[in-house]
Amino acid sequence: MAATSGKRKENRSKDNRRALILDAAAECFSRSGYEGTSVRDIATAAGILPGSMYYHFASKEEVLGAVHDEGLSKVKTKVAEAIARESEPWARLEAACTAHLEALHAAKEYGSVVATEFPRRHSKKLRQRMVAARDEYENIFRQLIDDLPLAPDASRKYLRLSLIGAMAWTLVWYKPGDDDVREIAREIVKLFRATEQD
Amino acid sequence: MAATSGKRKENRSKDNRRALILDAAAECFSRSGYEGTSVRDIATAAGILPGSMYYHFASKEEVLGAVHDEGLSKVKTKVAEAIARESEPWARLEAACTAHLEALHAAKEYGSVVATEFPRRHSKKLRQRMVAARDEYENIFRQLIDDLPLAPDASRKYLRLSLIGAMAWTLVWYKPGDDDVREIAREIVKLFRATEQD
DNA sequence: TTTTCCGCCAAATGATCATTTGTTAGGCTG
DNA sequence: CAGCCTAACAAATGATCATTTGGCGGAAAA
Repeated sequence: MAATSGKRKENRSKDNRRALILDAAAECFSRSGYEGTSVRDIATAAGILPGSMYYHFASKEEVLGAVHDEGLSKVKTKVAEAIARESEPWARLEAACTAHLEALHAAKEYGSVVATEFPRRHSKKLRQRMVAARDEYENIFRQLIDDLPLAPDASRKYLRLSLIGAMAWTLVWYKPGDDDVREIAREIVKLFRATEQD
Repeated sequence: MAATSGKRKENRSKDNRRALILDAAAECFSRSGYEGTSVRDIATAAGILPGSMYYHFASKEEVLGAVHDEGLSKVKTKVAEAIARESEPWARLEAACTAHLEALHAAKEYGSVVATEFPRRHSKKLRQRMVAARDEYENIFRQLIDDLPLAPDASRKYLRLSLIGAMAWTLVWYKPGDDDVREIAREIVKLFRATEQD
């Protein structure tokens, strides 16, 4: 209690403000996309005025970059925690998929922004930033898939890309209450698991 | 030459104009998304003035609806032709995937618009139209997958959704010249083929 | 030739956009 | 208490947006 130093208080306030705006932006981008979201929308959702946003971020594009980075960072943490609880390769992959899907569909998370904003459609600068962040995240799956005992002619590259694509596509068809996210992960992994070594 | 009747000329002119605008819109939507595309962009690409578009379409939203319908119709034709040339179930599925991917990546086609415009983000009216058209298209894959000899516990529903998702996701990572579209189709189908009945 | 109508253009409308600027209230530091 | 800096406000700027309106040329129809 007495340990509430000025510095900590200051940091907390600063981070809170930034995180608040980021949360609001993630929700807007997730619902309407980047181009379909106005700075006004974000500001309103964050409870501030449009102009105030430019104190915290240099531009609208910078906000998306921050949401994208933060989103991947959060999912990465969740996935890392999930796979740490498992040891068998296929169980680890399934745990990763469950965490990945949960992050993708949680309203307050940023996962859907990452999955629905196509790097192609943004400026070169932002595009490079997005691709680099995604690449780093996908390394988790690269590693998980490398550890799988697969048939010799199975393509690990296409397995990874197909798996991630199949999960991203759940954003198109999944309706909450329809199926459980965990079951979807289980079923999808089961499909690919068939490529297991005999 | 003498057979150029007035009626044919008229029809051709009308269809040409409409198709011209639709082609231009598809290219714009594909590159920048619906919200990222202005009516000016479409008009410029079509070689007309913005206002002139409203003679052919009631609104920008109507243009997207038309591109979406036309796109699915074109892909449907291509896929139907492709599977007609094969008889073995897995070969038919692979042929369908190849045609689907070719349409998705051909610059002049509308496939990528269908794959990147999320129904969630559009008005209820347009959303219903999009979902209905997609559902009808996916029936092709529903049928193809029903015909596969799969292990008893394999989920045909998730197989279809994962397959379509994996293909849609190629838009994110595929670079022309990198891999051949036919090889991608072959590899993806091979992954799922492992679920074949023993 | 005269009339009709189709396809398009030119111009403008009002709304909304991202961003900039100048200012002010309030807490922290010295 | 004096000065400063943070974080927000209010307002305006110029660009761009989707859409509307009114008219015009030229081909087809009468």
